[in-house]
Amino acid sequence: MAPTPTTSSFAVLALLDLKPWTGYELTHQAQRSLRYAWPKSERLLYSEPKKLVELGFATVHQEASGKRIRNVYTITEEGRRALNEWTSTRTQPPRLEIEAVLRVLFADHGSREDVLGALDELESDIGEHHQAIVELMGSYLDGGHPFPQRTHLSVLFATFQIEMFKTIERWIEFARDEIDEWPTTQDLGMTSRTETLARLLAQDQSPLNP
Amino acid sequence: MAPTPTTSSFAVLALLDLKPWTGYELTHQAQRSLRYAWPKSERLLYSEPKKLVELGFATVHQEASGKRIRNVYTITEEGRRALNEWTSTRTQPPRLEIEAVLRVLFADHGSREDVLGALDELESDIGEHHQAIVELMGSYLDGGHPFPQRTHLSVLFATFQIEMFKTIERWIEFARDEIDEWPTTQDLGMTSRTETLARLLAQDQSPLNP
DNA sequence: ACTATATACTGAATCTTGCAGTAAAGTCAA
DNA sequence: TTGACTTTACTGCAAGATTCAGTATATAGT
Repeated sequence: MAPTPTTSSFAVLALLDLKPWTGYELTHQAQRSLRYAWPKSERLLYSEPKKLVELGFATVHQEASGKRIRNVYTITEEGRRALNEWTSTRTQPPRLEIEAVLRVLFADHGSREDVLGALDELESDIGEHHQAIVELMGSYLDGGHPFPQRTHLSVLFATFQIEMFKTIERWIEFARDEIDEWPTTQDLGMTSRTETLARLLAQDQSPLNP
Repeated sequence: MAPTPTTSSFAVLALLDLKPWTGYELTHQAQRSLRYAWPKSERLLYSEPKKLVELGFATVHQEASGKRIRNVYTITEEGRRALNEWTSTRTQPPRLEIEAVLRVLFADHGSREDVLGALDELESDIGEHHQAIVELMGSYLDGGHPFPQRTHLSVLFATFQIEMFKTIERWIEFARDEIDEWPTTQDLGMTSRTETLARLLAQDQSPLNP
């Protein structure tokens, strides 16, 4: 029987609607462009177009490039209809998985250097992606967008990513400053700085943007 | 043979270090307190303490409450050592999964109402958690923290969450204002507003905090 | 000619989630 | 005090997703 399409299926289907792609291109394009809103493994992304074919949302045909075979996927009319219907379904709740932040919550099991190290790792991961998206925006201005009619969407999407990256980077700085004041990671409890902080947060005020 | 501990194992182990818990308490406590840095399913969280026992990081004993049996887990010395070692290992890269933001990127497959609906759903999900954490900070000030010596960690952790929530909420507002200017979701391309936005982003400036 | 990197995938084991199911304990109201 | 509803306290199983290893061709640079 036919499998059920997941959010990942529709994400891949939406890319397929732009043009026909090979499995390889689709997989890598999905990783590049969806990484920060819908991160999925290479393996899964290779399986999705197959599922789309089973569902009747796409067709495959094989192209030879030398001795190699490449699977080229094309969206069907039924696929376009399904995509359109998807837009009015409910979304899944957001999910933020950030181990470095977890390490802060449990920082008392290790040294100050340990937590600071975790923050450094987070900073470098975020920094890479931050830089990449800033450069992408430059390329839209210079060379244009690969699908020009979609520029308004890509740029609004990028705005989200940049705001998130900036916020995470600002918090990392703030956390470092805070940790630098700690003599140790353990048993500090409600310090005066912590109390000030808690008071701000309880009034829903941002301690990072004074 | 012994299973390998995952990040989730250590997250549960860190909770176990605070006091002995039953499987039920542990599961629900983990969902409440780790939701926004390490969201895991109830099912997985029930399995983790069993794995900890297999690893020698915890012990179980059964307590009767009437006709019921509850599994009570306690951390071992070896578990404490393992926790301590964990703090100096590398963290996994961050992962942000937000379907509503994906819907913005592919908004051209549906109506303006569809995207705006997705944004409403995101706003209400975030709003709930935002409110909960603000109230939690109030409770730390009034009634204190359940593990008072850890207040400095919880509050720094909460700062992260509040900053993220505020950023997402500000972006939702911004996105709504932007979408309200669109006559349709499709084929707008590089509008003058989009160009202004792209120019700001390419210079790594925030369009939300003018 | 050789090496490294990119292309182009697949199978299998393991990890994780979602869902259904079971059943006792507690709570409140008629 | 009986009945209805919620909370406590889990487990089994199917399906979804990730990780890892493996296979093999194409291409670019030295």
